[in-house]
Amino acid sequence: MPELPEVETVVRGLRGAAVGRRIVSVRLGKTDFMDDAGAIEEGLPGRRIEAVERCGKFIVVRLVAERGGASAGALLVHLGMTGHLAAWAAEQPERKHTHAWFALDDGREIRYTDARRFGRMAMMTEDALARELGPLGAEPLEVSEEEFFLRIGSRRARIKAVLLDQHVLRGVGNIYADESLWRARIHPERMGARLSAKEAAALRRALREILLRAIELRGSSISDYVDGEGEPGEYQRRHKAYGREGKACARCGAVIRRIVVAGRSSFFCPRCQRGPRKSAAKGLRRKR
DNA sequence: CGTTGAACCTGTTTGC
DNA sequence: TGCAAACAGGTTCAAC
Repeated sequence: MPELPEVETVVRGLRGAAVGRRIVSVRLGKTDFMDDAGAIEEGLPGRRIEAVERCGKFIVVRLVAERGGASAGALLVHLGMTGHLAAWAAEQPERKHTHAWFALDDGREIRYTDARRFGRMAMMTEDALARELGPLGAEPLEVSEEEFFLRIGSRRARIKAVLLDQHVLRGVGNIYADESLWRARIHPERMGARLSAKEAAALRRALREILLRAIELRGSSISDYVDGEGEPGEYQRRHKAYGREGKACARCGAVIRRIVVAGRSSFFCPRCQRGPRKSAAKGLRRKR
């Protein structure tokens, strides 16, 4: 479930419930997805939640010492494929695969749920946080047209792989990569560095519009997951390419196809999104 | 550098 | 109906 819009939805929900609250106690279940479970048990109780931020697909829960003192680092959370983080009333029934409970000073508790445990959770100092987040690429919603073009062209790989590379852009995953490529009419196997400035501009705009709309609709929870506020994301109904193999393209009526690019299912319209032109073999570039 | 496939773990969907 | 295979929103690592 979690790409940029889904993580943003989780962050907004958590921010409303948790900022300003003090963490009273911590209880942990399975901990194999945590860098250091002991550090979480020691580092959270008594700390106040100062802010909840998103950086790409990461969630940063900033902490301060009890009496409004100095920064006490942050809890870094990545939701992986099936992770979820939200505040619940203590009497709310528990969902399966809940692995962490953080009791707050208002009686509610933040719970982390993750069936597959591909997620990650770790206590971070400011330095560790910088080392972790520093290498990430640009935020898709903030990157300029110029920087986007440069970044897309900086890699010698297919555009689908480039979009998924968190060191180029942060936050784009398989669904929104396919959706933006469909919207911009770009084939996923085109080489990123071969896109024209005009195509790159169209892709950036498509990605931006799709992400903003998905955030408005609270993401694309494909499963029947319901968040702490009781509302499922609705964007999945808007998907034009992702998951639509064999169905008609909403734009031209051709049949949507599924191929594997960069090891991931990739859905596209073979008519709207033209394939890459096969380049001549390298050795033949210059005959003799 | 880039690509591919496997691995991590569990649940759901699809196919015979 | 039952069971097994295929597949899943992410990331990382080895091997080529």
